[in-house]
Amino acid sequence: MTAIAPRAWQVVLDAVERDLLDGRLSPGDHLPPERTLAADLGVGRSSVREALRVLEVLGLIRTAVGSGPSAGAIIVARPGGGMSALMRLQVAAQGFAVADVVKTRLVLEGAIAAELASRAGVIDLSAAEQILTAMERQPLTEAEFLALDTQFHLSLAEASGNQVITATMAGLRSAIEGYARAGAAGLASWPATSARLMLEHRGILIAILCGQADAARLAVHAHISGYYAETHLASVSSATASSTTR
Amino acid sequence: MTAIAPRAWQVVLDAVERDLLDGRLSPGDHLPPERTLAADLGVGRSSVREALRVLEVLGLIRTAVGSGPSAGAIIVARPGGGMSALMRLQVAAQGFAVADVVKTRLVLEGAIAAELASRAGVIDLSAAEQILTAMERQPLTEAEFLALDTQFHLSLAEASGNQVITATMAGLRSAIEGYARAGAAGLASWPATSARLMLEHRGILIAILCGQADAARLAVHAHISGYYAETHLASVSSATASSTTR
DNA sequence: TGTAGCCTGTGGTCAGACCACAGGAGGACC
DNA sequence: GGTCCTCCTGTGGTCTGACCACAGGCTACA
Repeated sequence: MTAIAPRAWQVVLDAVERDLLDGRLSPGDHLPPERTLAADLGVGRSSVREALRVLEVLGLIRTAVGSGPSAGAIIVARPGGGMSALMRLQVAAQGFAVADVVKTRLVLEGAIAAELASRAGVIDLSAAEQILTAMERQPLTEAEFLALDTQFHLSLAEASGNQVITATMAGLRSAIEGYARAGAAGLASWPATSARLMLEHRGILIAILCGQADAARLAVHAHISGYYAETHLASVSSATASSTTR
Repeated sequence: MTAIAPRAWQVVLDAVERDLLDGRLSPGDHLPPERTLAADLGVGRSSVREALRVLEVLGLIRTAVGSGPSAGAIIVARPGGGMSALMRLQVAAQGFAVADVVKTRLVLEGAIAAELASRAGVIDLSAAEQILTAMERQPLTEAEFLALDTQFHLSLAEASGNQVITATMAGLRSAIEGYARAGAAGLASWPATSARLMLEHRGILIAILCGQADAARLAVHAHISGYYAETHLASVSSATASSTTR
């Protein structure tokens, strides 16, 4: 059935995927040179390059020119970039609604906070702690604050050790980064809002450290939905991930 | 900073993204022909094709040869395919652990079930209902069952109306589809397991229809983690999304 | 023995060519 | 005058060949 019209670049993609699944390729390995790959698979070099471009954007490989061990296409399996590109473009193309992106953030980040709280004591949260301290050290511009804010949220996901959620969160975040930035510019008082956000960050961290899973989830929920409500980007009235509140 | 080495295909990708954000391109619109795009942006046609390939895999466009209104590259914004490819390849390249994929399914599907329950009565669940009926009509092979099982879970996500979660779920699902299939083959008694799974499906649907958010979440949690535990694919002991059970 | 230059292999890019395909326009036939 | 057929055009799909920039290793020279 797939033999009717196997697109040439698909052949390459499938071959790489099969090599990965069969263990012939692992993270850190080099892919064969483009010209070799083309000859081996019986396709043109252009088609190989199209497939490699996809793999690169998806975060599976990184390419480098020159010679030596660091040159060529190398398997890296770094999902963050691909997830970000995918989500960003889907939001741009209206395949994803901003409100849905925010809702999904609520679900994922709420779950992360709850899980971290339930494992309080055995999780290292010093990275998140340091980011908060850095945020509170001096007044920050909107851009600087949002950058550190992103780092804080991501550090929580990373602490959980769940690569899938971490990458997905990073993608969601970057997809609506432009909207968050635009929203910050229209706030009545940025110093007031940023001060509140920092307090909420502390509250989230404390709830996690004290093992209060539900409190942590609610704090994250309020933190995220509050910001988007204040900036009029999305009114997230959904009961998603907060059905346990009553 | 980006002026140091703007990769030619990146130029194309950025141009398309900007056109989307600025409203010059919308779903249903045609992209300019490859040759025109290449001339306009001052890059070679190969580079344009690399960018278009990325957009195609990411689910943003679909391409068709020939002439007429249906030919050419058209904005479609269908995130499912891109999410599936990304997750599948990341799992293959060991960027995503299977256990993390399953955990993320628990979080997302649990949240979906809870939300649907909290909106019971105003949500149309006839699609899910019909799928369950179809599953119960006659004995099914593993492959047939798993296909309908996928449809059931997806129909719940679609009922929620959240495109982001729906696409993410679809991607997660397809990423571990191979493992689920392999697991089914190793079960002691497939008829017994499938019967149990169908009962659990009914339980989930009933909990949702009755507006029992927590019960629905727990039922989904047990349903998914139970299957993967039984097939020894992943022991999901995480408290994620179930911290409210105490 | 050390160093400077070349050499080779790699990805990055472009230009051109050809093909398959689908739709439309025009003419030929009834 | 209407209908059918054929050719023409524009599109993506693919391949080939060429050239460039780059980085590392190798060799020849001092």
